[in-house]
Amino acid sequence: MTYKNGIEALILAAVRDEPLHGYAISKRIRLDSGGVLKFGEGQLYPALHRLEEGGMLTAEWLPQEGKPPRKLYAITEAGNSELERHVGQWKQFADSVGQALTGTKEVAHV
Amino acid sequence: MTYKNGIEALILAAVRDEPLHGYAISKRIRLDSGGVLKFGEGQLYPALHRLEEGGMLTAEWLPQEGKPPRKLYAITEAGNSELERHVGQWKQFADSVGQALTGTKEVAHV
DNA sequence: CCCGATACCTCTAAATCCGATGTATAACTA
DNA sequence: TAGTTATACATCGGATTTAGAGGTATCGGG
Repeated sequence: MTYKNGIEALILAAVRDEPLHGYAISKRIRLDSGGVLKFGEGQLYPALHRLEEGGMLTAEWLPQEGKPPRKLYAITEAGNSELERHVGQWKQFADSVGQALTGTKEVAHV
Repeated sequence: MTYKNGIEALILAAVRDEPLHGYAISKRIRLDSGGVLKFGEGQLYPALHRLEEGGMLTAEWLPQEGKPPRKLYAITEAGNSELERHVGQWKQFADSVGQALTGTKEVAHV
């Protein structure tokens, strides 16, 4: 009953407005959620590669003088649709859990 | 980043108002969530045993003529506290995910 | 007479998670 | 100056979780 593909959805949401590199994505998610949501690099990078392979993200290397190069990820058309789909699924899931936990019917309001 | 112990929380919520047996609990959750939330017996029964062992539930066998006996589970004081704790954690988690996914600040309203 | 529902339970292959490890540079600190 | 933290990429593997299959038993409907 766990919500699947949560990482993918969160990554897509993180790069929705602007391209980011992996390290920045993880920080963004951690900060945006007030520290509640966080996952290690062992989950982040494989997920990033899956999304790139699946055509949801495009990647571009940005070399930097002296510093390690960055891999900038940008969302694609397909990625945007996928994100929308994920958001819809999440809403349904969250409503169902909330309802089952509280017994109250929640109003969708996003 | 997945929400842990979701099964435990849902089970406790299912028996909050009245004692139920395992099979009824799984049906209750499935129905209450409109079919969104469901988990197999391979998850249900071990979870039930963990909750009983942990003192969150008490179990009582109800023999039935001809039919297989039922094991009625009732929530304990500790189970009620645990459920409240789970609900609080869930709210925080759901808010964080919703926020990260939509970029919008959600209002807690349960 | 077999299948689906009721009702309990265990087992295990597959998937997932998450911390550890590895490489490299810069900056701050003790 | 040696150690730690932050940046930045990535893989590996032990531990945990999941989800389906299997096992036992009764009853009712097609």
